[in-house]
Amino acid sequence: MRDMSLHHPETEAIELPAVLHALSDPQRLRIVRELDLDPTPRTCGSFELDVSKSTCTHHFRVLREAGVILQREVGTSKLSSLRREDLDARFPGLLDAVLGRAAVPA
Amino acid sequence: MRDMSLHHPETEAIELPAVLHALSDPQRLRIVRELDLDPTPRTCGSFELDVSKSTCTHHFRVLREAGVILQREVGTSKLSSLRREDLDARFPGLLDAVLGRAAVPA
DNA sequence: TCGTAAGTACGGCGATCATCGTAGCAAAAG
DNA sequence: CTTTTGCTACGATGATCGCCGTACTTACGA
Repeated sequence: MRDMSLHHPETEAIELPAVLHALSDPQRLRIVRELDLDPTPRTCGSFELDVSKSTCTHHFRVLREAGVILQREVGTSKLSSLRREDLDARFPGLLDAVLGRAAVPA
Repeated sequence: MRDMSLHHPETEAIELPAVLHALSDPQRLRIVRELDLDPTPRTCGSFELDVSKSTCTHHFRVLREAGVILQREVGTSKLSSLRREDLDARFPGLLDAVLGRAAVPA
């Protein structure tokens, strides 16, 4: 194993193209939607994805490195959660819009 | 020339992953931002992009086929404009969030 | 009419991507 | 200690992507 560290970008370093790219994949969009519905930090394996385990790892890394999710190690598992506040601070309204819960103005 | 028709997806057929993917490229994001700042329909060539003409064509097609922009032929040119209303109807708040003008709630 | 301007089709190139299987580690369970 | 569990590293593969140059078409203007 070469690199076990979990790199997360600083809030100010979250890049819009990276976030949009991370969210442009159906599997990853699904992950984000599930994380949104159930805000409890969950292990990667608890998601019903139509991909293999190694592909799953890949998608979570893309989301993490884009700044969309936060992963923290707990024993042999990783708990993932949305970086909602960071995303809202950096790109207000973006996450809500993607999740289909935008604030519709009067 | 095999296919000259300008295909635009119906509003209801605009897919979120396609839109996010279209917007995840810096060049295309730039195009959308310029179209936002100056809503006057403009020709593809009037954008200052760091790419060749054929690459430019490519980016505009991606944006069009994703449902982000509308292109209509005028003589030998194409005039492009944002499909703002369609995007707002389909994914409320998304375009504004991407453009950094989200409605920040009180 | 002839040239120029705007844009496309096509083919190619290198890079990235999504996916997988295999092998392996570390923590927990037995 | 051994097995299981959760996840990762690595390597491979086929697909897509961004980019380019060339050749071409079509409309407009001199």
